Amino acid sequence: MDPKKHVFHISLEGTTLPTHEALIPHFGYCFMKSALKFRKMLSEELARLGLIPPQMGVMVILSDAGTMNQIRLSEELHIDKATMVKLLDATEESGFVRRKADPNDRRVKLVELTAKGKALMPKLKRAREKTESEFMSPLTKTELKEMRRLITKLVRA
Amino acid sequence: MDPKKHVFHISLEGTTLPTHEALIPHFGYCFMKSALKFRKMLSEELARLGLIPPQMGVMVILSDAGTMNQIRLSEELHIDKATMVKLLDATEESGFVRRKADPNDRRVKLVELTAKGKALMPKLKRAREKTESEFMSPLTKTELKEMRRLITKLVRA
DNA sequence: TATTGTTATACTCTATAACTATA
DNA sequence: TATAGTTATAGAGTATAACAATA
Repeated sequence: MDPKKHVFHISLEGTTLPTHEALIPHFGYCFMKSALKFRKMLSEELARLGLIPPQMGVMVILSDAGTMNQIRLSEELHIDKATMVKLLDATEESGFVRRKADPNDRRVKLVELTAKGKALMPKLKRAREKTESEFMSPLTKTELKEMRRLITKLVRA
Repeated sequence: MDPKKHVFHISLEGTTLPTHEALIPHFGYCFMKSALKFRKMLSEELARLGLIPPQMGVMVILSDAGTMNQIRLSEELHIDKATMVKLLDATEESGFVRRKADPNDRRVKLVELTAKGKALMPKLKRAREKTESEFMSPLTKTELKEMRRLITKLVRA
């Protein structure tokens, strides 16, 4: 029996709600619930700047790399290439990035930040930092540092 | 302009993949990526027992509460009542829970674990603990305890 | 033949609203 | 009128495959 026949991803979106006591020891549930809460908070911040979280991901990578083709961009962010096309369409339409031809390979389009995109980067950083510190506000400064360290360790592993 | 016109939730599912260096300082990205990795690992464990994560949530709460109506169950898990219907249909079909009439209010259906459902609980617990320890394996014992404590603190806030 | 970027499509999942039967 | 549970449906998002252009 496929357990997914009737049922599906449960969103937990909108999640500032209390957690049932019996689920508090469930690390994964609490972890996911917290992560979704963070994403919701960040989405709300970014919406004011006219974009959604994965668009920020693209821009951060371009800001680091300068220029990148769509396939590599998809790989870096683990987004499939068809979704990346739509993501870039939207981001280009907003004027934050542009596609240009690769002189060495006419199949390839190189993506880069526009001046408007570059100008947005500091605002993106502030939006993210604001969200992070709001989200982490129940923790002490030491705990916050420790949390960052542990997450980094997990994600690097 | 609605930034969601073209683009959508990006899944990051399947995420044992490396993280771009520029995104490592992005706490939320790493947090979400880790959480999705955990969910994927748990889903794979639970699939062998014939269920998906939110079904485990229902069963854990019923195991704690004994009996609960569908509306309260939806509230506890922050799943809307229509989705809960389908979730319970699947879980009942698998024989882990049953619905019975509430003698005091003929609109209400009380949900409870069956004997088969009760018998599954220890296996669910083992599946979860196995996933947790695998997921946390890059951390030391002390770090693991600290991680649990910090997540609990965040989710309780 | 293989790859880049694009489009089309089918499928999964969610959210809303409407419905029924009770209260 | 309001609530519990159900059903129907439209919309949001994802994954696949097929396609044109180029290598």
